[in-house]
Amino acid sequence: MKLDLTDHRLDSRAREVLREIILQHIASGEAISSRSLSKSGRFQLSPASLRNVMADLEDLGYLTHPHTSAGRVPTDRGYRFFIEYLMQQRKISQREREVIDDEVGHVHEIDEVLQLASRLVSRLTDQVGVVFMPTLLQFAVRSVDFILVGGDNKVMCVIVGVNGVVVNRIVETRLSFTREEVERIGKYLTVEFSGMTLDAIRRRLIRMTEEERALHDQMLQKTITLGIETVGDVAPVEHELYVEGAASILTKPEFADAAAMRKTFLALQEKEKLVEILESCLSEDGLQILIGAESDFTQMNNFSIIARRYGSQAGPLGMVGIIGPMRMEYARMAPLVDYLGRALSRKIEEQEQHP
Amino acid sequence: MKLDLTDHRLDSRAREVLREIILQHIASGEAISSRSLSKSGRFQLSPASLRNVMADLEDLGYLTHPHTSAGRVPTDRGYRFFIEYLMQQRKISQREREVIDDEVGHVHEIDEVLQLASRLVSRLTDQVGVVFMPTLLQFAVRSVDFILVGGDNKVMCVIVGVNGVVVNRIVETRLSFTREEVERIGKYLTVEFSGMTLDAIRRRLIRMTEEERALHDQMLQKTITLGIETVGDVAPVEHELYVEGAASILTKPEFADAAAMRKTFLALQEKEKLVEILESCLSEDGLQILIGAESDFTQMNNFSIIARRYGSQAGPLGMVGIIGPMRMEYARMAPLVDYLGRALSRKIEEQEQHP
DNA sequence: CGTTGGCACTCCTAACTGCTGAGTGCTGAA
DNA sequence: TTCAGCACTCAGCAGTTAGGAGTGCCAACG
Repeated sequence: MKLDLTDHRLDSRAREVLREIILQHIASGEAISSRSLSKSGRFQLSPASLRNVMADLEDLGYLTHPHTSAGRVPTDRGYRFFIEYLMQQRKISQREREVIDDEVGHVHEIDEVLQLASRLVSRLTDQVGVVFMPTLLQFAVRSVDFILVGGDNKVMCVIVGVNGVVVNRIVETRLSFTREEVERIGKYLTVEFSGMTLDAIRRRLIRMTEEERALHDQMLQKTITLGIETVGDVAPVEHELYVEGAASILTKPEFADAAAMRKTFLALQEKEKLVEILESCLSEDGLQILIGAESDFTQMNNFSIIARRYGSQAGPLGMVGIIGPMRMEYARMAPLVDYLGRALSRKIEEQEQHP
Repeated sequence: MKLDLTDHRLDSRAREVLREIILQHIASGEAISSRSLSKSGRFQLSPASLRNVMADLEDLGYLTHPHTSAGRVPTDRGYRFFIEYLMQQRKISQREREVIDDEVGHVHEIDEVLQLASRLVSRLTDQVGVVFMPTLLQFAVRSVDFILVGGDNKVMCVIVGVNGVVVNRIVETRLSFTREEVERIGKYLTVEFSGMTLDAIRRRLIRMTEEERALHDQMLQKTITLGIETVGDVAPVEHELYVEGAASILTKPEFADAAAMRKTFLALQEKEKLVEILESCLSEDGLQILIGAESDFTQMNNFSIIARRYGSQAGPLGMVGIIGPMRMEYARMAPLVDYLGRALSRKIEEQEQHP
């Protein structure tokens, strides 16, 4: 699947032409004609000569024709080559950096990461923002605290991970507790389970219920019950996905007609598929760009995804990124997403180091 | 603005015709012709006679014509009359009741109310769900707790209202605290400020900073600082609005063309305007139905809003409801929203009584 | 041999046409 | 009061045409 790095069949002029076509297409959304290319002034060539070059690029699979009398449009492969070898990443601007730092700075709880996309998308791009957080099964715990928040059985559980990430849940337990009890249980669990993953804690708690000792020690029983109902229940949370800003793509010319619009929205609603795509990217570090059909999701034919993993050395926490039409401004979006992923990771790592 | 209750100009036959037209239109989305009305069998009249009745209804402003050779379509006024006098509310079904009770039961924290709409909308209707929560300025506090969640200055603040509603925020404070300190401060604030509103607490804290005593008592100073940074900061939170399920309206025939679709999405994005509309409903109890232009929001011309206040005797907390095309199934949606609002309020009142 | 102007060809698009069917309004008779 | 009949209106569709944008290819030119 990997493209020949150099593709010796393309001389430097052909590359320049491909690059110019893609840039123009990204800017306008239209198919690019030999004449408009010639007029752009980038080449001292007549339309006829450019037609020859374009025909070659088409033969090699970098361009297509919507129909005979239309200009050329880049293919997936064309975009891929562009991104890999022709694109000059624009530096992220001061303002963009500030906006990202600002928003990332406001994220305190893990659930809040999910809303990050929405705000950033509206402040920086007009694409669709996506944040994905896999299950917390591998989430290593630093501390557990409980607070009674109503009655004697409504308990808020606040779990802080070794990476400084905070999760909280409120549950109504079967048993009754006093303020002092839940406090004590929190301290006990923190000491006992510090460093373990939620998954391990869960299994350990369940094993403890089977031990004889638990049957007799009432306090221990209460501890285990509360632990299972709260800490043990956080882990099996679904993969969480947040998609935001979908309305923005309405303004793009490629979604001018109702059918395309509808198709797009339905595709974005299929969160399972998106989760699958993002999950498959989770194993690799660095910025990931998926173009059109590369993502293997037929309904996303005309879309590209730019995403990046975030997390710490302790392990990845999820993916952030954007989805947009294939002809998006990669040169601007790629550094943005890259910086966002790094900023999030940096923040998490800082928290890890200064507990 | 209020309609003549009886409108003596409408005899019982005209009413029946209006009712049938609206029901048919709601079901099909099409303009209703005299012939199809006659064929429906509800009336023993020829199309020609029905045309006379329909012409009368049009003169009185209950129906219109998209164009000469089209059938009749209800006007805002027609819908209003229908809802007020002609509609037979369908009883809410067992299943619907269960779904609502189930979802409401899962709401523990106030921020979670906002997501309620999204889940209910997808489980019960294909409309757009809306939840609105005004500022918490009038939120009366029962207890305040703090937990250190990283470093010595990252504090989670958990506030429980007298209505049992839970709010939590994480902030990084300027000062450093120990576990014991934040615990003590929580207990102190709970005792000191119990029953007061966030707004009052905030003002009181600020006043305290000006008192001489605070300058000398270091612990008091820490308490005030933490209080202002957390409790005092929750109140001025923006009005929060949650709109969900927008994609569902794509399937409705009235949004078949791209222009209508785009217009709709843009309207739904204008949250300030929606907030304004919902806020104006907040003063009245009971189910509220706004039809088309009644909401005074030109871009919502073709939409209706069904919403209801939720809260307790202590005061309203916000609005829940749905937005849909004018021709939505009022008979089914109205009781749904009504029950949802009541269920939410009931839950809040229960919590109020059993602290 | 690469470059270029010219020309035929393709195919999209928009505008115009006429036709059809749905639906109304009106009138006059039962 | 009801209703059949008829003239009229109008949206929507199909078919036609003209225009324009682009390409592909060829032959000539430097």
